[in-house]
Amino acid sequence: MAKKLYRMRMNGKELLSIHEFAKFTGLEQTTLRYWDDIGLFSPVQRNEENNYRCYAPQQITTVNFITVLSKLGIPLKTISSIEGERTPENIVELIEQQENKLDMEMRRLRESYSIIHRLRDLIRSGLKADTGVITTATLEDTSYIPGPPNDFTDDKYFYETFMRFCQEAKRLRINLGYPVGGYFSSMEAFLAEPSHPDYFISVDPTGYDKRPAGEYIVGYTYGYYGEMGDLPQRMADYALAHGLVTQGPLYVVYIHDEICIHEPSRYLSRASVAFTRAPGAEEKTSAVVWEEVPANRG
Amino acid sequence: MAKKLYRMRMNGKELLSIHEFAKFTGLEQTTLRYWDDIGLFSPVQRNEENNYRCYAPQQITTVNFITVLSKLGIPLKTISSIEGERTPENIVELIEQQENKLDMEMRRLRESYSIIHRLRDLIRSGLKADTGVITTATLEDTSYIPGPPNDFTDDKYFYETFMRFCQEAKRLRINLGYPVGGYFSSMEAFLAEPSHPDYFISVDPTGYDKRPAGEYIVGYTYGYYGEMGDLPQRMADYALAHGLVTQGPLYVVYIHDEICIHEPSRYLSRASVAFTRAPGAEEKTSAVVWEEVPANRG
DNA sequence: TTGCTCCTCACGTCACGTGAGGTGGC
DNA sequence: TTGCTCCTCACGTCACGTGAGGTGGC
Repeated sequence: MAKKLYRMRMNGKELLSIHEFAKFTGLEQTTLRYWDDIGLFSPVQRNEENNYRCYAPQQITTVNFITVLSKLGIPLKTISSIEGERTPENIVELIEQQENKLDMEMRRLRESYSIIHRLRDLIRSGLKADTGVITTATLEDTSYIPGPPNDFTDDKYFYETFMRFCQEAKRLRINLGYPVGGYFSSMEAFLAEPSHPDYFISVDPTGYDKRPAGEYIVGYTYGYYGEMGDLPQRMADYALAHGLVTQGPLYVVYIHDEICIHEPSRYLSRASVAFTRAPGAEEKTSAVVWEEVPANRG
Repeated sequence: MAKKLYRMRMNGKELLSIHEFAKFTGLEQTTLRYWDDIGLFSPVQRNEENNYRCYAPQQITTVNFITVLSKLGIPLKTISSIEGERTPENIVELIEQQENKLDMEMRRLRESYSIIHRLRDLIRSGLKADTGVITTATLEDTSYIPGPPNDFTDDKYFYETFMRFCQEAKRLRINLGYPVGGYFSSMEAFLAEPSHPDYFISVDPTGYDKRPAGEYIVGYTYGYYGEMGDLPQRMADYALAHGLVTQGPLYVVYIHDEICIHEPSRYLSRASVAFTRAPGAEEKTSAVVWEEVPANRG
C-alpha cells in the first residue's frame, strides 16, 4: 500500500485511483470518466501534479445508487437532476414512475416472446408439411383476431385488399408479427373464390375469436398469397371420397411467407375445415398437430 | 387516384410514394430512408425525373418481416445479412438464438422489477418509522444473501470493511441494488460492537438465508452507516423493562441511505432481534409491518 | 408567387468503447 | 530506455430524429 508518491489523502484516509475505484464498484474506467465529463459524478479531487482522479471510499455508495437507478432504465440526465433534492418522497415517486415503464417494457417483451414462439412452431410445422396429401387431424382451439371485412368488388385484386388489412392493423391493435391467414365462411366459399377470404386474420393467442378444437380436414399448397392452386378441389374430393361433410368456416394460414422464403412462388399455405362423418363412413384419422406447444408462455 | 403526373407504374400496377408506403406499413419516412441508406431495404425503383422513391405494394410484406425481426431485438445488420439465404431452417435458428437473448433480458427486467419493488417498500416503511420508540412486531420471514465474514482487526474501520463487501459482491453474485444490512450473532454482540457486524447482508428475495418469521424487538436510529448511537442500549433496556429475552441473531438494515438522503447524518437504520417472553411478562405487541408486499412479483 | 411533396446532407441523440498521442515517476 | 498508470481529444456505435436548403409540378 501507499507505494506511489502521488497517492493522495483526505482527512488522513487514502484516496483511490480510478483503477482501484473501478474495481470496487465494478464499473469501467471509461464509464467513470464519462460520468465525470457529463457532471453526473466526479472524484472528490484531482492530484495537482498529474491531474489524476482521486476517489474517496465513501463515494462507492454514491456510485451504487447511480448504478441501481441506471439499471432500472432511468436516464443519467434524470439521475443527475435529482441530485440535491434527493428525499425519500422524491425517490419513491421516481421509482413508481419507472415501475410503470418497466411494466410496459415487460408487456412488450412478453409479446415479442409470444410472437417468436408462434413463428417458430409454425415454421417448423411447415417443414414437416406434405403438400401432396390431404389429411384429417384433431386440432386444438386457436385464438385469432379478425381483420375488417374484405371488399373484392370493382375488380380489386388480392394484394390491394391485403394492403388495406395492413393499413387497418394498427388501428385494430393487430400486431402483424403474428402469422396471418384468411377466413372463409365455408368450404363452398373457398371453392368458389379461393383467393377472396371474407376477412384476414392475425393468429394472435390473445385474440377474442377462436377456431374451435375438433377434427379438421387439412391441406397444404405452395404459391404466393391467395394463390391456392387446386387445393380447394383436392380438399373437396377428399371429403367426398371419405364420406366427410365439411362444417363451418375454412381457415387458411400463411405458414411460410416472406419471413422465411425468398421465392414468392414457394410460399406455403395451410387450409383447414371442420367436418362430421356421414353415416357409414369409416373412421380413419391421421395424427397431425397444429401447434406443438401451448400458445402462452413467459 | 393517379392525380400526379409523376406517379410511377410497374407491370400496370401503381407504385406508392414514400408517404403512402409509410402509412401502409406504419413506419416513419425517415425510417424508410434510413433503411434505404444502409442497404437493408430499398424501393423497387426511383422516379427518373425527380428521384422520388417508388415502392411496390408487395414490398409491404417484406417490411413486415423486417419489422418483426427488428422488434425481437435483432440488429438491422443481422437482418440484412440473412437476405438471400432466407430459408425456414435459417430463420428458425435465428429465432431460437434470439429467444435465449429475450430470456436473459426477461430475467434482467424481472430482477430490476424486484429491486424497484423492495426499495419502494423499504423507503416507505422508513417514512413511517419513529426513531424515538422501541416496539415489538410480528415479522414475516425475509430472505437475504450473506456477504463474506467481516474482519475488524488491525484497526480496520467500518467503511474499509464495507468496501471489501462491495468488492466481493460481484464475485458472490450479490446485486448491490437490493437494500444492504448487517448481521450480528446476538443482541450481546450488537451491544458490544454496534458498528462491527459479523457480515453484511444483501436483502435479496432470492437469497438462500432467511430471517425467520416471528416476534421481534424493532428499533430505528439516524446516523451514517454503522453508527448506531444509543440504539443498542435502548433496545436492551426495552427488553429488560418488558421482561423479554432476546434470542438468535440481530439484523440491521440500512433503510434510508445515499439512495434517498443527501445528508449522511440523516441515514436511517433499523435493528430487529427475536425474543421470547420471560414467565409472567405481560403480552403487549404493537403491530409494525416489515415489508407490506410479498417480495416476488412479475 | 405559394404550397406541397419529396430530395440530400449534416448534425444530434445516448452511454459509452476504442484508439491515438502524450505525461510523469519508477 | 522501458513499462506502467493515467490523461485528453476525437471519432465510432446504433437506429434513427431534426432541421437546413433545394427541387419540381400544380
